[in-house]
Amino acid sequence: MKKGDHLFLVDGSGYIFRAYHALPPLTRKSDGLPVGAVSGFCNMLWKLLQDARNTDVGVTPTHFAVIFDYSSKTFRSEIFPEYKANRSEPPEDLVPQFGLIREATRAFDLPCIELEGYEADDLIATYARLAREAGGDATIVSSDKDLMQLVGDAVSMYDPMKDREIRVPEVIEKWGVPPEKMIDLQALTGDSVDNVPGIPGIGPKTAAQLLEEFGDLDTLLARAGEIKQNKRRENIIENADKARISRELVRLKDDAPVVEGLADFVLRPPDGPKLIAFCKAMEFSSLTRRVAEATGADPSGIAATALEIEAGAAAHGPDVGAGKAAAKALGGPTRPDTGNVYATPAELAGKRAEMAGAIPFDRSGYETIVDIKTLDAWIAEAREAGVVAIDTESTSIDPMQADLTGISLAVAPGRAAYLPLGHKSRDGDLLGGGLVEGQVSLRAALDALAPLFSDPGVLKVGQNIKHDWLLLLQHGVAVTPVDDTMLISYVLDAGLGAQGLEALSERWLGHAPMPLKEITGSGRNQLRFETVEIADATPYAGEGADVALRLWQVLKPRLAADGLVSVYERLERPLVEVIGRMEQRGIAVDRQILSRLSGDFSQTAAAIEEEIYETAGERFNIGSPKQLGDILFGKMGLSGARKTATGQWSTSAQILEDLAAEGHELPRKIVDWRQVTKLKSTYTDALPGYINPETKRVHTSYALASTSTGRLSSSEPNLQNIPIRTVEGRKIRTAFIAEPGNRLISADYSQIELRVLAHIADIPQLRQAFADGVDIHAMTASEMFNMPVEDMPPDVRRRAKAINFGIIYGISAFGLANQLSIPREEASAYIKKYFERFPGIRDYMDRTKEHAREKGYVETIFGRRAHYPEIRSSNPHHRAFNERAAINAPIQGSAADIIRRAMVRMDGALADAGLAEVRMLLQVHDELIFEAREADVDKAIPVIREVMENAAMPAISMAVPLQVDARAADNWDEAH
DNA sequence: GTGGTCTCCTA
DNA sequence: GTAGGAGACCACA
Repeated sequence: MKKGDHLFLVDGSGYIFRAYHALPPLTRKSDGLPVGAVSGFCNMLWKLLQDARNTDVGVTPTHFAVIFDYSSKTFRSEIFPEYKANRSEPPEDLVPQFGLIREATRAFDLPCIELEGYEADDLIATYARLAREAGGDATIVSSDKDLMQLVGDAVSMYDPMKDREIRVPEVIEKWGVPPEKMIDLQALTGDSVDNVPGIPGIGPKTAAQLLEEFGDLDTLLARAGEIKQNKRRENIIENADKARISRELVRLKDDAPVVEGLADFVLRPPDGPKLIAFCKAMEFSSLTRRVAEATGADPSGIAATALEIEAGAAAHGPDVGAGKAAAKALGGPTRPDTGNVYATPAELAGKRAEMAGAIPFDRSGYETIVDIKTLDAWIAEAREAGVVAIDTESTSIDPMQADLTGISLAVAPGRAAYLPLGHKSRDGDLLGGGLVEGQVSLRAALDALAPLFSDPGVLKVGQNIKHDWLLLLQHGVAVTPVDDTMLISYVLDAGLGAQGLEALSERWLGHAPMPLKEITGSGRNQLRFETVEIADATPYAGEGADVALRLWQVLKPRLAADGLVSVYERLERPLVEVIGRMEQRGIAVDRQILSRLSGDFSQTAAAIEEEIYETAGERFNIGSPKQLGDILFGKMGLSGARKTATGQWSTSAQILEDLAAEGHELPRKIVDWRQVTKLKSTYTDALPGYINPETKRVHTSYALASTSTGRLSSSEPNLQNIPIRTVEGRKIRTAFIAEPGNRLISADYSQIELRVLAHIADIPQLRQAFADGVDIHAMTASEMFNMPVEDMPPDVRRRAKAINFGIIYGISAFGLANQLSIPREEASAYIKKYFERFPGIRDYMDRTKEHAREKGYVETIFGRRAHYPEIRSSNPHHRAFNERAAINAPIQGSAADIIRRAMVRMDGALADAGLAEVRMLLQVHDELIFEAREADVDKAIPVIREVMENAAMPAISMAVPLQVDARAADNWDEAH
């Protein structure tokens, strides 16, 4: 760049928001894709370029670039954690447009500039400085006051929406101060949008007046005592520090370490066909025509660009690089030479599914990486591709106590490699022999891979990536950003089949991957993976990564095609790391307490056993329902027997309780025996086996994609079913403890599902009751039985409570009758009465069933889908079951989504509050368990409550408040 | 050893 | 009536 050259810097991010709000909404005709901001942006750019090129009035750009924010995390958050903290999430229909606007920029053949850790404004400041220093001029296309500090002799601004130039006089006219004082002015006034504090009570007018009087901020703060107005003087003295911090927040950094130089910004003549291809994809007909006229290109021969619209959502998160890379790897618009002809996400997704099986699988084609040089070559290839599928092999299923055996990588279909790291010879002692020759050392390999695995510009794809994430974290390697084919499939197809690698591969690739058993064998002689020959391991491991990569290529575009990008981006992808950290933390369990309880239960059980044998007159296996049934209903001939599905006598607790109520001794004893033996075997005896020998804590595993509704599930051990209902059972909970000097905090949503129901079905009485904080079951009883809420008899309330729960479960007379032990006719009458009082509930149920029948799925308030393909079954039982599940899913699922949202935000909120050491450990559907230092507890509880109670916002503004009860104690029993 | 059944623990 | 996981037993391989 030289004297006389002129650089145009377009504030892309600023324009997006402005265009979105200022212009009428616009959607693409063929599929409803929101494109209003994209359209505004394209028209603005086009006009800008045309005006500049065609007129001799004004300035003509020689250099041109469009600048974007990378993400909201910048150095400013470090100076002031609350910076932009109150900024709400962008509107749902704007999110996909972020990526599209970047694509638009590229279609215009203009540089698309962004940089991690910097806002667009900083990059603009940097390039404006560079232009100035080179002797040229710069025009900033924006009207943002934050940029006005840059205006000067060589730098001006241009507001494209008002067609107005902003130079020094305009700044003075608008703000009362010259550009160089804008920083001080903003430091005083603050900015509520960005959460820059400033000084309370000082607006632009006062600030300008003060700066006029004192010259600059430092002088003002130093001589604040001279200010006459009492309130103002006190405010300034008191908040001087805030003003200083604010100054650092608003001061733009003009020395950002930018990659592209001004030479990269030289403006080229328009590439008509490229731009027309994009306009066609967006279905911008008039712009297509204008571009064609101006460039002389013939639009009829130009195919629409293929667009990876899901990259748009990614581009909004902390992983813009990955979004771009993803588009590249998918053969998207960053490689326009690959002959794209698919205009809509749906078309692209369809094409991908078609192509999935096109490249045959060749297990013998996978490479084994045996030296660092080869590994480096694969790493380079992964960087070039921008996306790499990974799969880890290890010595244990449990990532918390597994050693790495190997890692496989895939960068393109069929292009995969296996890096063996911990393979051992089979001979030697029981523990196996030493490491097999010809393996890269673990340390060297991880050192080489770590930068790739944490490169924000390279997306790491995996099937159930939380497992690999955690395993690698245990080996000191961070993996980010990630995509998970299992979770993508779950968002798309929950309820339509399994999300395992095998199932997905067969469903989408028509290929059955090699079963593990094929190389390890099975049974007594089964090999541990680390003793498998490397030559045998490579085809298996390489295939794992290859399959994951191909699945990703097929499934990812479907998110955009089905409108499920935000479900994945907000409720699934961020949870991988959140849950991974929870699993890694684990929870302390007191072995002694469990051991003592086990002894107690053991004695109780033995005593009851003897009594049972005596009463029964013989010894038998009490734990065998078959033998027990024979004793009770055969030998003793008790009445009231019922059969199970397979024709056996039922010995369920319900039956035994009924018999006990008739005065029979034995059934009571069986129930008691079952209780203690259950507690002993499932809890006191099993839990100690899960205590990790290294961490001395229990690390459960949460499945993110195993339920049809969006709930998590917990296993090995299941910490979501720790007893609470009985006195004896609760004792188990006292064994879950905080470390010394710490406490457990339990925070649980009160009646979240009924609140969700009140919101979804919009029931006035329920809304009122929750707003007033009255007893919801008593209120229901009052409505149904025409009794005052005050002094509601417990039994009447109990019935209402059962009905409320029944509603959530998709009520049936049969079920309610069972629950309340009343005749089915009576239950039917209750339900009828309930629907009379709450007709909105019946409407909701009918509506939901109808929706499920029509579309095959139902949705939560956040758009998560649960599929019920069998709701049209001709089997009435089957059908009714699916209907109840479909009625329940939006309620249970919305509640699950809410707590997911809370969990995604929790760690950040705690860190922002200076509570980074408060650790979220467990989730039990409507409850979160934390561990915190005693000193942090009182500060943590309000933060936790705040995050949980506001978790639905801003996506959904609930019609009823969410209420969270939280408490801290030394153990889980007392905390709950 | 594996898988189905029954039972019971949670929200 | 919804959603889960797990232990014990038992028949089958």
